[in-house]
Formats: sequence, C-alpha cells, structure tokens
Amino acid sequence: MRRKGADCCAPLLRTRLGRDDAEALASAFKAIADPGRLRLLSFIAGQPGAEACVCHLVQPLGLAQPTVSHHLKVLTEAGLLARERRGTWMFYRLVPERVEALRQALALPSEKPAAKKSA
Amino acid sequence: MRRKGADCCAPLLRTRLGRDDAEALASAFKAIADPGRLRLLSFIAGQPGAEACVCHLVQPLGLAQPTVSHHLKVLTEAGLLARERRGTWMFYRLVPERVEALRQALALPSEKPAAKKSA
DNA sequence: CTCCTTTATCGATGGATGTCGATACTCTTG
DNA sequence: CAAGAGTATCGACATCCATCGATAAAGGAG
Repeated sequence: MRRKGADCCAPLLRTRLGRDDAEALASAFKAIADPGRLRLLSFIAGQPGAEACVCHLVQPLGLAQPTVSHHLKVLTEAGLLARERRGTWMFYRLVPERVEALRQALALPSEKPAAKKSA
Repeated sequence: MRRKGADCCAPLLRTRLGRDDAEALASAFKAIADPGRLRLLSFIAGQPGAEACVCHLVQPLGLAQPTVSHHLKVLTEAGLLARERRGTWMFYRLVPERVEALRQALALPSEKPAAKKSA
C-alpha cells in the first residue's frame, strides 16, 4: 500500500477521502486555483501543439516576467506542464493526462467510470 | 458580482480565458483546493441522499466546529453545497450540477462533446 | 572571452487564508 | 419566559501566497 505521490487524484465523491489523499488532491487543485495560472494553461492549450515559449506568455498575461516564471514552475511541479529547452527559449507544453486525472477526480458517483477513449 | 457562481466555469482549455473568467474560475477551484473542504464534500457525497447534518461532520473531520462551519460556508458560497434547516439541525447537500460544471471546465479541447447525445 | 537575450531565483512585502476560543444566534422543549 | 442544544459569527493569530524589482544563471552571436 504505497502512497500515490503522482497519482494525486482520488475520486473524492466516490470514496471517503482520507487525510493524505485530501491533501494531495488539494495541492493539485491549488495549482489551478489562480487566475494567472488558469490563463497560462488556457493560453498554452490554445497554441499549436499545446505548447508555448515563455517569451510569448509574459505580455498577454499582463504580469511581470518573474511572476509568470513562478506560475509556470508551480504548474510544472503539479505535473500540468512539461518544460523543454529549445536554444535560448524555454517551451512549456500542456500535459493533458494530468488535466484529465484532475477532471476525473471530480466525477460524480452516478457517472459510470466508462471514460476510456478508443484512441 | 453576478459571476459569483453561475458563470464560473468557462472551458479554460478550449477558449482563451479572459481576466474575469479566470478569476471566477479560480475562485471556484479555490473553494475545493483545501483538504478539509475536499473531505467535507467527500463525506457528504457518501451519505444517503448526498446530504449530512453538521453535527455528523465535525468529529470525522477532526477540526473544530467553527472551522467546519467556515468551510461549509465557503463551499456553500461556491455553490457546491446547499443549506437546509431541519429543526435544530442544519443539513448540507451536495449540488452535483455545480461539481459537474467545474469538471467540465477542465475538459480538453480534443474531447469535444460535439457528439452530443440528444437535445 | 564579451556582450546580449532569455529565463530562473532571491528577497521583500502586502494581502489572503486556515485555525481556534469565545460568544452570539436560532430553534425546540418545558 | 427560561434552559439547553446545535450552529454561525467574531476576533486574533500564524502561515501561506501572489507579486514585483533586482540579480543571477544559461545559452547564442560576434
């Protein structure tokens, strides 16, 4: 019975959440519980390939560059973004599986977990 | 403040989130970005009728009664719980539509509900 | 190596938030 | 009305967090 560090997203409405699971899940939601970070995710998701360079994120967000860098770090540590260096620039890419995991955590008990894709 | 609860859940990964939408959505996620509140939701969802009396919530949570009351207020103001008085006791009931709305906000662009079932 | 660009880290700060004890409020019962 | 039980509010405190300016680190161009 190992602690699921990466698997943060226990279905809170289907099982009685313990303290550890609740804290892990709360941390994950905290990562997206910020306007700036939500807009970062939104912006990146809207780019081709669901990725974007930092240099293209600062201005549209209207926040200072260190602030944007901080938010990107938080999102990356939450597993929602992945970093990749390309020459001078740093690209951040959306991690859809993580988003989906968070989304599934909010699944209602009545909804069947038949959410597998035929990809 | 008409966007207190009803309009919080713009699909952040499908549209470019504006400041107002981002703030509304962030507020909603902040409501569930707390271990105690997640456990409250989880506990209430597990009760028959998805509702519970405050008197049955304080002890399992391991938090002081004012703290639980505070969390219930936050969740209620976020539209995730609904209050109802029954004699001396106050019952809190899960609002599934609200949870579902939050969940849909995390829908990925690739998973379009375009193939809508009916209506 | 030196200069420039891009991004991350550091330090400080103002504000938001979780927590609890004390207390007020609300409803039922006698 | 008085008493008691259940719940909400208040006030205080400690901690966390978003934000920014200054600065360091990393890489490319000459």
